[in-house]
Amino acid sequence: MSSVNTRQESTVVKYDFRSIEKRWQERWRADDLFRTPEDRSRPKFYGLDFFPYPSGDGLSVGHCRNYVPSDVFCRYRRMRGDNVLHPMGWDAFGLPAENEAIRRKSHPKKTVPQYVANYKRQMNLLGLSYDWSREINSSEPEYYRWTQWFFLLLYRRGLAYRSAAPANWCPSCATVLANEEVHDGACWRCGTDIEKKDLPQWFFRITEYADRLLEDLKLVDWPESIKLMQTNWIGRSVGVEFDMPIKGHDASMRVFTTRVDTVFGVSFAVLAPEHPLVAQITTADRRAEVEEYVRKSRRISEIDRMSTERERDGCFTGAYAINPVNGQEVPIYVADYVLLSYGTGAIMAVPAHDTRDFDFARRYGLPAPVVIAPDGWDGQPLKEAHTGEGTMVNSGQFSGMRNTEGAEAIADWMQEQGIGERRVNYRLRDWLISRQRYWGAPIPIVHCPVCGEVPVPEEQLPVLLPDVENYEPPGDGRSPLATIPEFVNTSCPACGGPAQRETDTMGGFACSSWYFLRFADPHNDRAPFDRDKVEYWLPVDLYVGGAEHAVMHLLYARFWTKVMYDAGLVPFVEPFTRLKNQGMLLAPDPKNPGVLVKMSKSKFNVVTPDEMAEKYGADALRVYELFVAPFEDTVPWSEDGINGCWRFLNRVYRVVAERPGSFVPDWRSTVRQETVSNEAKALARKTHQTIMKVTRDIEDFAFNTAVAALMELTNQIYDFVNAKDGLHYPCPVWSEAVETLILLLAPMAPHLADELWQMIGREGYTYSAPWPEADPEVAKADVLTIVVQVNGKVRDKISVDAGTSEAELERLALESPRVQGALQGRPARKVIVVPGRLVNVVG
RNA sequence: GGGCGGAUGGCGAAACGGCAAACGCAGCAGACUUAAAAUCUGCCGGGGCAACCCUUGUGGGUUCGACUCCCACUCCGCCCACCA
Repeated sequence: MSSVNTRQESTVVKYDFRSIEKRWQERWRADDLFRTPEDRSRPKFYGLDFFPYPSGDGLSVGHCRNYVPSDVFCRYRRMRGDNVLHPMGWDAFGLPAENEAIRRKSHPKKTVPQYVANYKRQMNLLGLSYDWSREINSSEPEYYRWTQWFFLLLYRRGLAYRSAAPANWCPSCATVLANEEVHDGACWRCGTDIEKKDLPQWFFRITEYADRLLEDLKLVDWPESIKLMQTNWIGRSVGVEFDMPIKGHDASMRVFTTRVDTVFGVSFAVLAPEHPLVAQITTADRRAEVEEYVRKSRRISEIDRMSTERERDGCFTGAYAINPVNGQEVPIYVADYVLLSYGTGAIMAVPAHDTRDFDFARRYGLPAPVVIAPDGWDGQPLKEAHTGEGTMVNSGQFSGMRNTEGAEAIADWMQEQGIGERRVNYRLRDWLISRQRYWGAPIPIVHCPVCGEVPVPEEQLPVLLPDVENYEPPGDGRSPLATIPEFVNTSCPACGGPAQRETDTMGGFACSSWYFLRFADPHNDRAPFDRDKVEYWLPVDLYVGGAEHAVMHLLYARFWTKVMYDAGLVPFVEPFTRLKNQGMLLAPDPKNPGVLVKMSKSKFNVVTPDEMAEKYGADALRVYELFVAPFEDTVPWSEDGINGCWRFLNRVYRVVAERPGSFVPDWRSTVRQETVSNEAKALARKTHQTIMKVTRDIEDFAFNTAVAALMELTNQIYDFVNAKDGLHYPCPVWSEAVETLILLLAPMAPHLADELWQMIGREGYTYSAPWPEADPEVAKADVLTIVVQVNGKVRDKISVDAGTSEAELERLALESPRVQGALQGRPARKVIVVPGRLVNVVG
């Protein structure tokens, strides 16, 4: 009977998410609900998303995979009583924004504000709880003034310098790039192959911090894979550096090796093609060939040069080097498998014990004397390089030692003899920061013919980016700013004479290396931030974004933070305490049917949050983003899935909305007395178990199982309602379950939660309501199902009261007819009892 | 070439070393509908009439007990890659 009524009501009670979501978003905004509290009596929580570069394509549902979970976490912490800082801003300076404006034949000054407005609209549509009063934009003078200020800080501390070196040049973007921005020999933005170009460039001396950047990874709670990528990128290696005198010259070539144990096996030496010694030592008869080789290796693209498929080639210089440990003369080659930028740009080559040297030696018929005998070596020449351990042979007084000890002994001996010294090398290079592009913060330096390089005084900041119509790069290695005389010509801050401004701008990664600090004090016009505010809010407690920034932004930001620490500006050495990387969202590739690729505008497979919010609602989209898979997992998008989440929210809505007047506001005072019925007891138990489960899961970023737990609770509320409807309303246990469900759901589906919150007669917003507390006693089951196994196979299940003794459990298990049957008359040799869980009879 | 992940129903997935497949999607059957949608109920890894047997990429090991731990292999994904 009552079910018929319910069904009729259900056609009337409609989950009208469109009006619900619109209404609550308006109220939140009118009440300025998400403004960060200034009260310092409560613990703070700083939850931050990687700030995005606003693209004209807008957000896709793929982008929501980090914004939604971090929003859930922040809302949850707010309900736990923390002061939450959850800001958003725009990484608006830099190549991506500029390239996009060029492509659309517009100007970044016009496009950026449009795109920002669209992103903001979409974020609000999703109900993200950002405090917009702290919004920042890295392309505005109020912001980049301080980026320039930090440049000067680095400059004053000797950490910013100008130097001419072969740099990574992207011919398409017409600018140089940092090493971190070159992926597989190509530009990370446009994919064009990188060329080497000699230009005077500005660098940040990040190498000076290599050891600390490596060491302090111990202090942060980050995914191991990201820490490892940074470790590899920094690439610390310990070895020995020594000079090899060059026969017939006053000069010597300095080499670095991590395998000093093989030093007696050197049969040739190699210089990088760009090495300055090449021109000096090449003999007359070899000159033409060597010059041709050097030219050729300079022409070859980075991508080809790095390929390991390519056969290693080189060219003999005609000169010989002397191995200082045994006086042996070895030929010196030029080869592009040796890089000028690493170590000393020159190596000793030991073909028997290095695969690259082995290949090279074979090609040019060079000897490969064995000095580390593999275990069980037959004395014959090796068929491939032996790079593992072994016993040292043909190594003077070190012969007979294990190579691992020999390495130490030789290093000691070389130091004593003054031949060489221990040395640590890093693969990390200094960070190339200048860009020959318009859309960035101008580097605040003036070049004066009298005083030289002069920093712009702080009080003259910002050095404003000139407002011009044509900003496209000239492509000749100069910045577009160099073509604007009004910008270039200035007076020297030191002597007042005529001088010229630096015309390069800073790469976008300078802006993003400190923005997280600015959110603590976003409108300060006297300093980048107030130290007191930064001390309260920082470091960032939770940082959420993609793994693609592992060795770019995340490394640079750590470096700047350490510089600030050294300068006494901040009291911490690591900016981001806990880091989480979301998984990608895949979608079908329209060009390859059946193939899934990353969802992106360039693949023409984007689904927007706008269309999903229109069709299913922002709450359903939020819940689906959480439910679809574990947070870190890459997963395909499916519209069927979001429909399921919509149905779930619909059920939540109806179970409350269809029972007006059933809610007992004061359920707390009576709820524990009603637990006489088994259904009521079961529902109360489930309610408290769900509080525990959802709380733990959110803390662990296991949002998918948190949603599943809420679905289970909802299902059980329906079971309860179906068993009891028409009997006992108003009902305290139902009220407890419903209020708890609303609150646990609030961080995930905040609009619906607030609607239901109001419907049950509660005041205010779920955002500021306290998080439910679990009563472990209520959550505890009083009857347990114990699994009974025989030899590890499930044979029976028995129901017992919680607290049944182990002896009793053993007795009950042995009594079971099915256990007896499985034993087939054999005696139980051993019985394992896991209290509250299982009994395993071994027989 | 090196490193790091991963592999469980038709699909996304769940499972402190202790009932494999929770939760959801898709599917099937039914109820309500003139009908459809929505909603509700039931079924939903494989085999077998059944009791029962089999099933977490492959092969081994540890354990009373292994999706889980260890070793080897296969496949997939991501990252790095001539770094001396």
